[in-house]
Amino acid sequence: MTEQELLRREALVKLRELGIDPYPAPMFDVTAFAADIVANYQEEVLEDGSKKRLNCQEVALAGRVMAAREAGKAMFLNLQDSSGRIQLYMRREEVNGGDENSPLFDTVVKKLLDLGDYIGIKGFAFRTKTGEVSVHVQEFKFLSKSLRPLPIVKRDAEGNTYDAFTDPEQRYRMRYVDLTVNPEVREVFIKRTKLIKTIRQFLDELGLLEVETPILQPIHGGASARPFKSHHNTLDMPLYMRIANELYLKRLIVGGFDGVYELGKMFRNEGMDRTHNPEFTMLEYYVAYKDYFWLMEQTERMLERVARALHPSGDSTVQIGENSIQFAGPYRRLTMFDAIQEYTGLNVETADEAELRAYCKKEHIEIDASMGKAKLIDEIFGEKVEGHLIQPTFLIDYPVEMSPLTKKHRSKAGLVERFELFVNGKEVGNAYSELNDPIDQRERFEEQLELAKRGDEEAMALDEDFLRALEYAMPPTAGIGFGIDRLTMLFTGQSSIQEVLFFPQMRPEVNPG
RNA sequence: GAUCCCGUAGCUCAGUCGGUAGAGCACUUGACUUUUAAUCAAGGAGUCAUGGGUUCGAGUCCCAUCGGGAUCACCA
Repeated sequence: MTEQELLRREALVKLRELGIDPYPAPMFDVTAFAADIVANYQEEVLEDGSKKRLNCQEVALAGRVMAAREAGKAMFLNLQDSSGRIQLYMRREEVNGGDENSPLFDTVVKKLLDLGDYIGIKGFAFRTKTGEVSVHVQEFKFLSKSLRPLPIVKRDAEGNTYDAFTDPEQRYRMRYVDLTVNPEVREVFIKRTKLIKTIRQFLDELGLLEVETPILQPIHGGASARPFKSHHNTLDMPLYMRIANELYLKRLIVGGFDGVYELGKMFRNEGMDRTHNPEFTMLEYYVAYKDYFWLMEQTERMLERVARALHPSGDSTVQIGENSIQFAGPYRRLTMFDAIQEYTGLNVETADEAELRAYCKKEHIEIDASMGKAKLIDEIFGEKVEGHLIQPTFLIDYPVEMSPLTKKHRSKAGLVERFELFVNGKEVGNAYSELNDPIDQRERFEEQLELAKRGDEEAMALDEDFLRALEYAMPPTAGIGFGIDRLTMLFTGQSSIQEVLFFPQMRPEVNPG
């Protein structure tokens, strides 16, 4: 244990010797919050120049002590609660209750109270000589003693920060410390919650039913990715953590719900980087009798609403680096072929596989022999186009080979009715008119099985029960999925997924402590 | 999985050519009854990520391992 930790444990013992419980059981009745007092405190200046305090004259606050400035027989503390910080003012004679020999001020407050301790106080608001709204403490009690020193982050009047707690490893491993000392981190997560709430409200208003589907699945379907594998002991069978919930949600459409959505975690056993965490949050929703054009309109409405909900002034634009992104629709609609034509001059519709291979070689795009034309087009798009799509853009009409669950295009042979939404050069959503022809769907699954045989670990497994469901008939349906973490990154200006997950996946610590 | 960078006090960081480990904040002791990055005086605090190696001598050079970050690959 460090010197500072030992001192805090000694303080714990001394508090108990003085009859003070550092971890009391009774609830503390909080009646006020720091930010509200700072914002609402009022006083008036009387004719004789003295001040009359008008409100906040009996307040009880609870929070963490984040700074302490001793000034002889007085003391200033900064108390931080969930709303923010407020200064506390304590005086020796009051804390001691008029008893000259009381240890309360000189020992308990000045020596045994440490930064990071939770305390509860009662007192009245006032404004100090220097103009800061503060609380004059009349009573205080320990609520919980902190045994470890917090990183001390200081800010001066100009807003400069000193000794910020910045080490990403420590911030992610000890998010509780990060949240305590870095208020801007709190704000990101509050925005995340607001984003999810706004989306949920939007979907509820559309009349969709929020549902839950299995996370442990006997067959992992609905996406191309490697799953986490587990095992059920009683059933003695393998179970997979879901990589998608698409096939279950469509079964519910078969069952007669007109619209369903699920917000939940997906799990993919793949690489991790600044945009991938092994578990991540997806929104998927499916609506009967609609198509992908309808989904484009809903997406424009939903994201505009989210942008306005998160923006301090209710604006629909979001500033990301140098780009001001406009979330009010309509968004640009661009076919995948037109997009490639526009950014490369290449006509992928007329080009044959050999020409595409030659282009990739010329442009140093990594490809391998197993890639067919559709995959080559996807690679070219990823390398040459994706990064240019800054303003929200619907990229529409994909080659059928890449989309085994998507309905064939109503008029364009070889394509499917699918779009992906790109914002700030990254994909944030994927949608299509769902394939509901059970015979076509079986053929698509069989093509996936061929890919699996050729060694594609991410090829989709054939799901007989899902096919049976489609054979009972699924109405024409439109479905869409959004990566909630990535949307959050977009709307909070974060470039790392770890900044929008409270507890991003980390390798285990060797010696925690 | 590959490459590069990083790991020194509770926090943020210096540490020269290889020669006894440094600063600010935090902490301890003292002064101060309206301070606010409080101030002033004095003091304590380190397995230099871990393990090897080179060397008379390693925080510093070399190798390996662990952890983190960035870039790439795969994906959302």
